[in-house]
Amino acid sequence: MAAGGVPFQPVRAVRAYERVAEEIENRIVSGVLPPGSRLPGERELVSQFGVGRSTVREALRVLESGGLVRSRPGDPLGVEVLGVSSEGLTRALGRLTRSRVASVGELVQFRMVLDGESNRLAACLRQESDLERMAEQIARMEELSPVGLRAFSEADALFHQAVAEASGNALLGLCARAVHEAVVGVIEQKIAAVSDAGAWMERSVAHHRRVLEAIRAGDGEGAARLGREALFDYYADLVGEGDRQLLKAALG
Amino acid sequence: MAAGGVPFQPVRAVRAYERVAEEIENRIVSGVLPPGSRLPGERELVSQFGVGRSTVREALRVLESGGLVRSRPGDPLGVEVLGVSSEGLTRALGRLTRSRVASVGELVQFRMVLDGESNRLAACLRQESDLERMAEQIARMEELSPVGLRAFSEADALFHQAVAEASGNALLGLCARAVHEAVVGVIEQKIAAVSDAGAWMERSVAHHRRVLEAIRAGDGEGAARLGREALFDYYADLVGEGDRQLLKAALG
DNA sequence: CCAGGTGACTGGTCAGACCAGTTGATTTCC
DNA sequence: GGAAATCAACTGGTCTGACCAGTCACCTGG
Repeated sequence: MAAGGVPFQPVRAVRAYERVAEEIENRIVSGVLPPGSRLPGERELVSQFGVGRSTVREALRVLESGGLVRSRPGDPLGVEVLGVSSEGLTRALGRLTRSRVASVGELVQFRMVLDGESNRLAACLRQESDLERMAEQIARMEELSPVGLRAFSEADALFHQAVAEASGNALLGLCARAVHEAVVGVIEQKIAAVSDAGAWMERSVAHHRRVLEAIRAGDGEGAARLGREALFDYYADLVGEGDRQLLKAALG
Repeated sequence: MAAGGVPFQPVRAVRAYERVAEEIENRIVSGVLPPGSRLPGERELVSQFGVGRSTVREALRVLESGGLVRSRPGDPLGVEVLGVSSEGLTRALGRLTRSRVASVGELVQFRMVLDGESNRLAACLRQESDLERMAEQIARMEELSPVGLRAFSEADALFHQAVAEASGNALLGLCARAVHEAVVGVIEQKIAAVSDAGAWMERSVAHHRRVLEAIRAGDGEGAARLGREALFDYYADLVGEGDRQLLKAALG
């Protein structure tokens, strides 16, 4: 050990735009700048931070790519704060998949794990209000069932969000959503080939009802299994043979 | 439905720097630009893409913030390609936690799920070579045990990587690593307070040995439980009371 | 009272300049 | 001849100032 105690850590050169981005990011994640609020205009930021406009712009690009802000040309109110979302996760997961570091099968398997455990935890920790929200979304799905796929998917997502909230772990839901979006981004074209949307929606409603019952009954293992099975049924035909084996292993 | 079939989707304005970033990102994730290779200098990119230098720089900032490239001033070889890594995931998870969208407890619970399922899958799909690599890392950990915390942690990480590879799902391991790094980033100061590093390392070695045995025996449930328990034991004292309840629920 | 024009903003882009750091070849000194 | 100092040609990082195309508030003429 060097004299004087712990050795010095290497210092990283910090560039001006990083400081600016960090400063703004801190205010966003700490809630000082809530979603919906506006940043000062670029030229105003320039004078506040005492840097050049390109520096400010590079910082804003970084924040924008992380999904924290959105800028629209001509908006006199300035850059809009979006707050923290699953956007960054989605982007990162999508990259991982597109680069074949992770296959579509792994993505789906990952979501099987996520949804399964989410259901399991929800079955342990559910509150009456959670169950109500889930039932509500199932009712909406049934209403929309024969047609209206887009609204149906939305209700589906809200159901899963309710489960995630009941589980007490927002991360599980957020991640599952990000994975879902990444999967959609990768096999978009194949999804369009789903033959009978009406029949699928009907089965989906039945499945969600079973999940709700398991959660209501406090049957964690059953709810987890149902969640995994539903994903397996849906995706088994959309992935390759090798990936299908992965999915089978994840069924448990 | 509008005449002519499906209705038009809203178009999103695509900015020049986005096109540039996308173009480069595609070459990286598709492997045309492998990790370690170099991008042309900024001024060269300017002439190749036919845009201004600030546009190129904004694109590079986006890629850099995603962990795909790294630039060093004065490097005559140009911007270095890093390839796809868990870096982006780490950053996104860290943001989620710092913004209190997700608590530290959720993060740890999330990792309990991840590690547990990773172990379970590894127990199902393990190969002899995987087991060897795991044993190797345990031996290294034992060697380093009383002192050398840094190298110990590295061997630890390599063990988990071996498990992740055995599980057949790189995403689980990548995500667990990202969560781990995010946790470290959030409760760094508390970790330094761990009283007796030597004793901890000893217990850690014993734990890893048990996990390896469970995986070798094909005992998925046991391996999953061990993984979750180890994290619980380590973090239970480092999180608040509310979070501790979460972690208990995740023990299963 | 309302339609349409207009001007003062916004962010997006570009060109050009300078600085500081890195590197490798060149020169200088022993 | 070989090692050390020097220098020139890069690199990326930053700043300035300019222009464009949107957007919106306001004002004016019907």
